[in-house]
Formats: sequence, structure tokens, C-alpha cells
Amino acid sequence: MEDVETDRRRAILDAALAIADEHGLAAVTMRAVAQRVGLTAMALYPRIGGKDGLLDGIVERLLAELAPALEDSGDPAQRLRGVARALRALARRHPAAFPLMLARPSVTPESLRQLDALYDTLLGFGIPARHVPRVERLLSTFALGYAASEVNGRFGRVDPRAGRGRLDPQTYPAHARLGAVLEDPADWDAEYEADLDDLEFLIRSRWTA
Amino acid sequence: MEDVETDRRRAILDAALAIADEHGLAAVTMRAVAQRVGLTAMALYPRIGGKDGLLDGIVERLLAELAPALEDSGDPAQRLRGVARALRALARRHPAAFPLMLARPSVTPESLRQLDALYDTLLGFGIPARHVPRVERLLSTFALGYAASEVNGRFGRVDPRAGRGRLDPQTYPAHARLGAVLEDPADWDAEYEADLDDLEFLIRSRWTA
DNA sequence: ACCTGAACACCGTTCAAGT
DNA sequence: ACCTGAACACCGTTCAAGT
Repeated sequence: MEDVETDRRRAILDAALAIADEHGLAAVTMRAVAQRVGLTAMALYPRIGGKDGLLDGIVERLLAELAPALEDSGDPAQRLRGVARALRALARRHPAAFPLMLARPSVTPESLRQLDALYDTLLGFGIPARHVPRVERLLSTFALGYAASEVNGRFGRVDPRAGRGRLDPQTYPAHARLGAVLEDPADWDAEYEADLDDLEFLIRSRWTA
Repeated sequence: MEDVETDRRRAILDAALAIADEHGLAAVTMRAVAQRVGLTAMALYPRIGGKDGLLDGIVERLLAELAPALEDSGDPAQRLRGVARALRALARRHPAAFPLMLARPSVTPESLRQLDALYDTLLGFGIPARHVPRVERLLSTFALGYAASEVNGRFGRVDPRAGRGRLDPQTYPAHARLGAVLEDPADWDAEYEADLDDLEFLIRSRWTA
């Protein structure tokens, strides 16, 4: 049961997120967001408190989309994997806005609730309490970093990574040694799953009986 | 042996980085950078190609500071650890500019050379060639993400994390179960080293004989 | 070749004024 | 209580002009 104040605020933030999705983060101006909800820029201030509040609010909306993945769902390992996949899917739905999750960390009751759900999952996995906060940061750092790297093009912009296996062997000897490996088209879906396998292996072998 | 063109460009980029260090990324305007090097904003365009080129150039300067850590230095494990520590130290020296490394990936000859050095280290570690690119992305994603999270305050802004062990047990049950663990002051230096230990364990047990 | 000054089309934000 | 319109101090960038 949300009051009308919250509904109006949410409509503004969703408009901002939609503009980011359609035209990029630079297009998210106070004026553009206001126009999309039928107001002037100045009318936004009492509700979202300026540009900084607007960007923090976008992060809130992204977290809200992540919430279903953090519901109870039996096996802790499957739950962890579900959250990791949901985070990457979120980044692909909102590539322009997603990096805000790393840049503007949220400390709302909702974000704390999500952190609580993650702690619960890690405890359910059998990780000793004293290691849980660190393991949570290790995993969330990797998952956030991977999704952000992907949408920011850090892993290479297109599939044929422009003959990285055929660079000058004098200046790039290790690339030359890798050769054909670098010519394979990258499959980020498969790579992410392999990384999750590795991290699950790490957790099981280090922190559970 | 660098020509004068490159020197001038470097002076501009170093001025931009200095402004970011002193007054934050928002203070890095074309006009402010120009003033610091004794020019008008328009004089920067032929050398750095607009605001986007300026930000990419800042990333170049950050990478240049990282270069010494990628020199040969015997044991591959120690070299990897050295690079990981140098990356985090870089983030602490340039907290405002560092997140650009994740947001604006660089694809210069220098960045390729650094990637090559990393590939070489992983091959020297005994990792099979077909796994090297993925392992490099796994490690660099974690290291970049950790350093960025730290400077962006994602791990909590100050040391006493405001009684996170004493939240309402009804809404945050896992926090309540962790209790005293969350009251410990966080030591990010020690945590980072522990994470590196874990990742080294992962590499050794999965990909080397 | 290199730089400047004026100008343009924006920005976030303040504030007095309207209803 | 909620919103507007005008204004302010910026921004990145273009372009004709100077030397």
C-alpha cells in the first residue's frame, strides 16, 4: 500500500529510466524527465531533490526490478545463481543506467533487505557467519563488475575481436602465443556461467564442510 | 623519445587528472583544464578532441601509472599480486577519476601491451592457453570492481558501519543472525588480501597441475 | 600552425510569483 | 500545497577572425 506521493515519485523515476534506455544517460536531464511526465523541471525538485536524487532514484528502480530474484526458492546454490543471472539480465535491459549501481551505491531499507536476503542465502549455503560479509562482497563485486564491464564494452565491443590473435608478435608476444584462442568468437553467456561454476567451486571447497 | 605534440597533450591530461583529484570529476571542465595549462578551452580541441577525448585521456594517464607493476618480476604469483595491489593503490590515489577505468575502457597500444603482460603472467602460472582470456577477465573484473566499489563507497562509507548488527530482527533476520560479525570494524586491506588468497587458490586448484 | 573571442544551444538550480 | 516562468551562472562546442 503506497501513498500517492510515492506513486508520483516512481512515475518520475521510471520516466528517467526510460529516457536512459532510449537515449542514453546524457539525455536524462531534469527538463527532459519533467517533460515526459508533463511537468516543468522545477516541479521535480520537491519530489526527487535535484539531479543527484534523480540518479539515486534510478538505482532504486533498478534494485526494485531485481527484487523477485531474491525471493526464497529452495536450494541456496540455485538461489545465488538466480540472483547472479538476474543482475546480468538487468544490465542488458538497462545498459545505460546499470553502471549507476556501482557508481552510486544505495542504502535504502529495500537495498538492506536485499543484502539481508543474500546473507541468508550464504548462511544457508553453510558458510560460517564470520566469512559471510566478505564472501558477499566478493561475489557481488564480481557480478556487478562483470555486468558493468559487458555493457560498457570493456570485454571488446563486437564479436570478432578484430584479429587479436594476429597482432605483431614482437610487441605482443603473449597474444601471439595464444593465437587461435583469441580468434574464437566470445560467448559471454557461456563465460559467465563458467565463472559462476568456478566461484561456486571456490565457496564449496573453502567455506563449507 | 616523445615528440612535443605528445608532451603538450600529456600536460593537458595531467592537469585534468589533478583537477579530478583536487575537486572531483564534475570540476573537470574544458574551461578549467584549459585555464590550468594557460590556454582557452577551444585550444584544447585539436589536441584532445573534446570532452570525451579528455576523459579517455585521463584513463590513459591512469594506465600509465600502472605500467611499472606489469614489468617482469620473477614469480608469476607475486607479479599477479603486485598488479592487483597496484590497481587498488591507483584507485586510492585517484578516487574520483578511477571509476573511469570501468566506464571508459581503453584500447590503445599501451593498454594492449598491459593485457599482453597479464596474459604472459597467466601462461607463466601454468594456466592452459584456452582458459587464459577468461581467467584474465575474471581477475581484472574482480580487481577493478573491488577498487571501484571502495572509492565509490559501496562497501559502506565509514568504519563503524552504523550498528548494522543491531537492526530490527524482524525485517533483517540475517543481519540479526550475523550480529557481532557486522559490528567488527572493516579492514579493507586485510579483506583484499584474503580475496587474493582465495582467487589464487581457485587458480591453482582448477587450472594448474 | 596555433590560438582567441564571441556566440549558440544547452545545463542544474534559485526564487518570486501565481493558483 | 503545488506548480510556473524568468533568470543566473554555468556547460560543451562551432566558427570566423587574428597572428
